[in-house]
Order: sequence, then structure tokens, then C-alpha cells
Amino acid sequence: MTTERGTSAQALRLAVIDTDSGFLQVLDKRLERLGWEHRTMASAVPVETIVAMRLSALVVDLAILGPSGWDYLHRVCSELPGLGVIVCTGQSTVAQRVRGLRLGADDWLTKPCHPEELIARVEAVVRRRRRSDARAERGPVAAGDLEIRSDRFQAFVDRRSVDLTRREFELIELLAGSEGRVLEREEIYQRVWGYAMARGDRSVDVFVRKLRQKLEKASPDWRYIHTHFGVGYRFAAEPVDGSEPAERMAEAAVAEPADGPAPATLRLEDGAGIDRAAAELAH
Amino acid sequence: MTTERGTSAQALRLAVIDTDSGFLQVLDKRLERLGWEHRTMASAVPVETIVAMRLSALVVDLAILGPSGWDYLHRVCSELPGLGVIVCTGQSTVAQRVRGLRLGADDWLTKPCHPEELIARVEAVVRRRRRSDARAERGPVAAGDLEIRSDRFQAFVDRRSVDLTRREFELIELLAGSEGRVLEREEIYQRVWGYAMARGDRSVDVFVRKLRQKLEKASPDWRYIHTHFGVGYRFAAEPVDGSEPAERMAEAAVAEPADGPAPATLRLEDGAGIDRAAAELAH
DNA sequence: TCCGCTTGTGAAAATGTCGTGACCGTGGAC
DNA sequence: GTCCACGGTCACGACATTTTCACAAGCGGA
Repeated sequence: MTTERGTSAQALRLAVIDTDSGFLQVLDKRLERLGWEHRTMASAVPVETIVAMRLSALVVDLAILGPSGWDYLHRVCSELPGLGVIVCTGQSTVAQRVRGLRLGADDWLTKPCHPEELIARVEAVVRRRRRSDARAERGPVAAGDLEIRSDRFQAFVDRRSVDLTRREFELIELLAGSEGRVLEREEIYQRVWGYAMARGDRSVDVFVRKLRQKLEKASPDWRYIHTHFGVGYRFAAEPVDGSEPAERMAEAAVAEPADGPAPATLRLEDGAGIDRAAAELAH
Repeated sequence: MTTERGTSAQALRLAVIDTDSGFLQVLDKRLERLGWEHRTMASAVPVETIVAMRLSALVVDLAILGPSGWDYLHRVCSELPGLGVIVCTGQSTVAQRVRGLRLGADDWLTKPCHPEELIARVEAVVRRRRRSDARAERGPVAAGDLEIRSDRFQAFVDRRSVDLTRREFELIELLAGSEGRVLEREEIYQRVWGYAMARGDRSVDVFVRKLRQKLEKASPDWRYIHTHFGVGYRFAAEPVDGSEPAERMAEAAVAEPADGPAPATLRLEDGAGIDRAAAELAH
């Protein structure tokens, strides 16, 4: 298996500034089906809003921006060097296209165009950026005493590196990245191992155990991985019921099944969409 | 300080696979004026040759490759994930364009097209790529006893030059430039060798060993390159664990008085033109 | 309380990865 | 032409990790 460049289909975040309702309708449906988060806007939005949307790419019809379009394009491109920018607009001259591309646009597509081609071009544009930044993307995740740094392939408990193997790290990374959510074994396996879990496979459990051991040794005051019987595991830093260490332990053992962490509500995937993300910052 | 995206005009290395002599003539003149190293070819050349050319971008007319064009496109794109690939060809359907882009092409331009637009698109594609790798060119990096001077193509341990070969230097430069981060073999290979790593290739390991040997001899009190099992390598100067410094000292003192810095010449960055570079491997 | 099923645990077996030394072809220096 | 540094390959052994397995412990419903 070679380094597949063509593998399409990671979910991207995309915004479209356009007003061509017919085109948008078709495009929307297609994007929906691909599972890309997307949003369309009828006119230029402030650059800060774009920033807040944390997009992978932006598609823009220069025509509807009027004469300030060039300036806008330039501002967007220099503010967000990492953003893929595709101009998709009507008839244009060579000079205009060259100008747009030199200003920082990554591609220039002439309408009318097929949504599928637009999508393919967006993918092509985003592909490269992904390639190298991929891992550095999300900043360090921290919870309890634990800090997870994806770029270092390492977890730290107060400066001290917790030695994790590759799988262990990928597992804790996944769990911590979905903090608070209960992940089913199938999903965990699928996302860490990359293929479907065979029935009866206990790998996930085994690795959870290894992680717990290492984490407990490194950070005894917190519990991080919680079992949900019949379901899966949930990551959340919870102080080990240290409030009353030994004493209460005995009591609890006898008297109460005291399940400290409430039956854990299952939250849905935080659909924190583009709108919300934008609102947060643009507010 | 805005990150100027629009700045054009670094010299690039470009190859064009096309036969349209009229178009090529105009293009050639334009490229000449820009000072880009370029070369045109009338038919598909082996992928290894492309590799040897160390291009920034490749422009190709799929039409002249015949039916094997798709396969060729795919091979080039997966061998050289870092290469900008622009398809520039006659009439085409949406499906063809989508296919090309998904296969790994970065842009698809329809003939007839204006050379200026082609150039702008090449720039846009390369810019996108540069942006990701772009952290090179920094001042001297220092860590532990070691100092790395990219400008001199040399590494020093307290005034004394550590004789490194070209590859060794490129490797340590890359690693040190990403101090603290774990780099996967694939990425290392990709960035030092310039093309995709074949499965089972141990070159990276071998060069890491050579580096470690030389570094240890030159700077016994520090360890610089750390293995992350199943992942890759990380550069970080860490004092050698004082647990048995004496022993090591004695051993070193007795066993290897021989410090003879071998004559090892460092050759300059091969300014070799495209032709020569290609010839080297294509021989 | 008992039963069936799920999860935790420890260790052995299987697999994969890395460090190492030896070896080879090439190309430049002499 | 000869010599030799250099980049690259190979095979082997050591060892780290992953997987599998058998059994104990825990949970939940009847």
C-alpha cells in the first residue's frame, strides 16, 4: 500500500461565499452526503469571523464581493496562510485569474462548474496542508495531572514523560480527545487499529489495563479511564476519592456500592458546528 | 507583519511534459526571464528520473501519455508527495478532471491557456507546498554540546567540527530543527531523501546509527537522538545518565584514544542543473 | 441468591522493530 | 587504473510490543 495521495473523504470544514442558489443547493446536498461541515454565506464576512470558523477551505465568488473583492481576498489569504482558498466565479480574464492566484488564492474555478469538480479541487488544495501539519494540529490536551502532546507522541505527568507505546498513546489520545464521551469498543478499535474488530477480541481491554497501570503509577491521585459496563470506556480526569482515603474506603466497601461518578450521562457527539465555533469567537 | 502569500518569484525547478511547440516556445521564454530552472520533455520519463530532477513542480499534458497517463500520474504523485503536479491538457470532461485531482494532481488547467496563468498556478501550487515545509532556514541550532550551522553545512562540538557526510548532516539538521518532536521515519525519509520511502527501507535507521556513533565520539556526555519504538526518532540533548559516568569515561579513555578526524570532505549543495541531476540517476 | 455475561489480570506466544556489522556498487580523487 | 569515502542493502540477533489465552472477579437481571 503506497502513500495514497488520492484518498479522498476526510471530513473537512468548508465555507462558501456565494449567492447562486441553484448551484448552492446541489453543492449543499453533495457536501451533506460527504459529511463535511459547511456553511454558506451571501456576502463577505469579517476576516475575524473566518478565523473563528476554523475552516479547512473557503470557496468564494469574487463577483459578489464587488470591487473590494481583491482586497478582501488578499486580507483573508495573508491572515490565514493555512487556509485553502478557492475562487469560484463567472467569466474572467487571464489577468484577473493571475492576479487572484498571486494574491494568495490556491485555485480559480470558472462558473458554471460541476460541484464534483469543485469538491475535487477543494480536496486537492487541502490535501497538501493536511499532509505536514496533520499531527501538530490540535494543541496539547490536558486533564488532571496529565498532558498529552500529539506532536511528541508522548504523555506527560508534570514534566515527566510517561512511557507509552504507540498503541497505548494512540488509545489515550483518542480517549482524551473525546473527553467525557463514552466510546464503544468497536469504535475505539476501528479508530485506533484502523479496521473492524473481530468478535471476541480483547485488545482494547488489554490496552486499557496497560494504560491504567502506567497512568496510576505516574499520577496516583487521578483516575482517567472509566469503564461503562456493557458499553465501553470514557475518559475523564477525576480525583481519586482522596477526600477520605482509607477510612471511607472500608465503609464504602461494606455499606455502599457508592458509585462516585454518577451513571455517566451519554452526551452526543458535540456537533459544535461551524456556526457555534464562529459564534464563540465572533460573539 | 503579514505573511506575504502573494510574493511570487522565487526561482523554482520545473519540468514540462508536452509537445505543443508553439506553447512551449512562449513558455520557455517566460520561464527563462523568471530565472526558473526548467526543462521540457516530449514524452513520459521514468518516475526515477523525475525523482532525480528534484523538481518543485511538474506540468504534464495527459493527452500525450496515452491511456497509461492515469497510472503514470498516480505513480508520480505517490512517489513524490511533495511535488506539485499540474495537469495542462486539452478538452476534458468533469469526470476526467475529478479523477486527475483525486489521483493526486494539484491543479488541472485546460488548453489553450495563457502561459502567465500557468505560471501563476504553478506558483500557487508550490506556495501551498512551501507553506507547510516552511520552517527551514534558521540560524544555528544549539543543543547540549552540539551546534549546527546550516549555513556552513557543518556541526560543531565545542569549536571542533564533527565530520558529517551530506546525508548525515541533512538528517541531523532536520531532526535538530524539530527539536523535541518525534518525527516518523516516513516523514524523515520524505524530507531528507525527497521522495516516498519504500516499505522495508532501513536507510533512516542506518544513518541514525552513523550519526549516533559520530556524535557519541564527539560529545560523550550527551545523548541527542532518541528512539521512539514503532514511531520514529526525536532529537533532544539529554545528559547521559550519570549512573555510570566513570566507567564510561575509563572505557573511552582506554579504548579509543584514536580521535583521528577523518578527512571527509563536505560537498556543497549540488547546484547541478536539472539535466545533470537527472542524468546522475537516469544514467 | 444464582446465573450468564462482561471485564480485569497475568503470562505465554507471536509478531514486529531496531541496532549492528558486513558487504557492495558508484563516483571522485589521486 | 587504484583507492576509498559514501550511500545504500542485507541478514541476524536482541528485544519491545502486540496479541492471544485461560482464569478470576465483577456486574446486572431474574
